Amino acid sequence: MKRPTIADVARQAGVTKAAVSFALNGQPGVSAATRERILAIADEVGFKPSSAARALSDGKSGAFGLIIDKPARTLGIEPYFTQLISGIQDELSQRHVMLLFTHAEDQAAEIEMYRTWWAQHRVDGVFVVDLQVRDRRVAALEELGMPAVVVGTPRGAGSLPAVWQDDRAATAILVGHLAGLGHQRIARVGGFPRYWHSKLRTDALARVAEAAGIEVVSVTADYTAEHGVEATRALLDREQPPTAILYDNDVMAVAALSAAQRAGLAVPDDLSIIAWGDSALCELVHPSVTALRWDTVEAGTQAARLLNLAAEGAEVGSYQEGPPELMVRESTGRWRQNGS
Amino acid sequence: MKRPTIADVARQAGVTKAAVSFALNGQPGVSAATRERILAIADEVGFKPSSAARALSDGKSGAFGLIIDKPARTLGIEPYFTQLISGIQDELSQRHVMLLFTHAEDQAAEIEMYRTWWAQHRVDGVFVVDLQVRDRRVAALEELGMPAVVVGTPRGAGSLPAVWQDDRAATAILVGHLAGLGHQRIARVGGFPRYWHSKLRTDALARVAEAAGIEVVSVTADYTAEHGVEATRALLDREQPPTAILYDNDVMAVAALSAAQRAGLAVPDDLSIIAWGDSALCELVHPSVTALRWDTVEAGTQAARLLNLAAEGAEVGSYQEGPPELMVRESTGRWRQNGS
DNA sequence: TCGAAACACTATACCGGTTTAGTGTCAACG
DNA sequence: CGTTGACACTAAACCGGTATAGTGTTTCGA
Repeated sequence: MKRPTIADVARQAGVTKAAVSFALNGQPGVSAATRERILAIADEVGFKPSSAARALSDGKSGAFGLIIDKPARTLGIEPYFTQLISGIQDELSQRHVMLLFTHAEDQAAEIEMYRTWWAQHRVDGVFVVDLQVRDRRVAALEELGMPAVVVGTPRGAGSLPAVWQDDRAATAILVGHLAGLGHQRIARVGGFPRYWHSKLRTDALARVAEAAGIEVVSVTADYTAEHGVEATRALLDREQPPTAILYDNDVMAVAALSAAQRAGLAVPDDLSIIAWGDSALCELVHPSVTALRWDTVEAGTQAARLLNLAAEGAEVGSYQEGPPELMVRESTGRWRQNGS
Repeated sequence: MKRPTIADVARQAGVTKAAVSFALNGQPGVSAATRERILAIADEVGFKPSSAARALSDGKSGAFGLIIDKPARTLGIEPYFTQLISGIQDELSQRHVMLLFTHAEDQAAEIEMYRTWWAQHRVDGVFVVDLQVRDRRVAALEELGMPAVVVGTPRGAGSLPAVWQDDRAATAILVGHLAGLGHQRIARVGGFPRYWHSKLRTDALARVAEAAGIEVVSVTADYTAEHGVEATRALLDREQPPTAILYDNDVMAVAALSAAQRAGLAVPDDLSIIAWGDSALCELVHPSVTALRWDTVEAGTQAARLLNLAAEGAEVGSYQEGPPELMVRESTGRWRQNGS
């Protein structure tokens, strides 16, 4: 099946390509009657402008990119990215912009991909996730002059606009909940401190807990189930084990829950568990896991909105996400001082 | 930062655009010395051919598409698609082909997106998933003459090549496992029969169970946790409840496990649970869930390989996935006839 | 009634590649 | 010595849009 071009439409309408272009793009230069006739013909033959030709002509590709630098196979269970992508699509599909999605082995490969994309005019801009403390991507993007939006943290984004969360407020909600249940010694299993979001949350927890007079210890893990379990075991083996543990994602929280049960601990009677980031997973397990729910879909939508503006050359500021909601479930309970 | 074009390279090398094109694409027409000089200059200035110009010229976009017609926000926990995409990327990135990923509200919207993509030369082909018994996408794609590969079922794919599983063999593995544990009455919570993969699995189970002299009942659900729990309740309320239940995905299996525990049932002593499709989720919960593991990443890679061939105009056949592996865990056990 | 402006449209350059036809140089061969 | 052919390269057309300059007709005002 041959795909009709603008020349085909022009021939049928008895006008030139330019007239068709004017009619389709709402430009002045054609009469209302002619415009309607052209539109009808274009619709009838199913004409859609070639994205390649348009891109070549106006220099815009009509696509944005998103690269994740983890191997996607370990990423299956994390709902974060799927939700983020969903939100991005909600906004992009309205504007008929496409999303190029891929993953890279490491940051160097990711930057190389940015260079290629930009040189090839493949994308008009990119979403940057998982910003690290010593992140070379931001500088690379700034050097390229490539529109970009950072998702997840306000720090380290340089001149790039960001969509970010208020970790301090969120932490206050969590600590308030646990303090209200009588917990005095809590722990956190976070991501590696090389990630800005991990570092910021660690700092926030330290501050908030200190203000509340609560003892806190933070350890790090790599977001996988195995690491989560291992970190938990180490925490519980301490002389003064925590009575509640906060996990930086749902997978570690659920894995730790399972491990605690196997070890004969009752949740929440012996140990309270809480997850930063909600998902169906938290609801599914028994007992269900108390979690902080962020509107990740909305974050994606806002990121897409910002990137659209940035790609159009506008000066854009950052966007702060709305506060999270604490989904109180069965895994957090009152601390009863049976033991010590 | 200006992005160098082929004309810039040509000027620096003191040759024409054509010579540069020949040199870069390994075509004859330039001497070895000139070729080397051109390549060096191109490399030095960081020249990458504009994908738009190339697409316009040779009619190939250098991208494939994948549309999922479920809202992505309900899809976060399912590892299937992330793994599939991972496998696809493994193959595509080697060939410098991009993946356009999006979701559509329904099949009509999906078909409309295909039409648009094809008319716009956005993609050179698409991956089709979740084939339905009365699926209009296959006919639409055939009519468009758009290269496509169906993932998941050999039936209903029409003239399109497919990557598919041997449901019969897989079912035999499952039934063999359960029969070996003494189960005589098993149930299956499958997807809706309008999906080919659901229908085929239902048929396969009926046949295999009959041959093994085992009683079987299949009910349908929508793959969500809620439906899985509901279907389970209905099955257990029967006069002759099944002693083992097979779920069509991990989410339903895990949700049912949780629900059974809440209802005071012991797994696997009172009920065995098994999932079609493995994931970290199955390992994380307590007791861990026995599951059939498919190499979904490999399926994605093979699908990408087929689509590459199809897009180049080759006649391609289908590819049958390797057999699955049964991951025997804690949720299946010997049936003890305490009750009846 | 004439000139100017507004309008509707055409002709054409242009984006950055690929590809085909064409040109000039040189070596080989009868 | 003249023809042929291979070689290395140039010139230009082409892909399918958008944008700009230009042209012919109508309308309006003085």
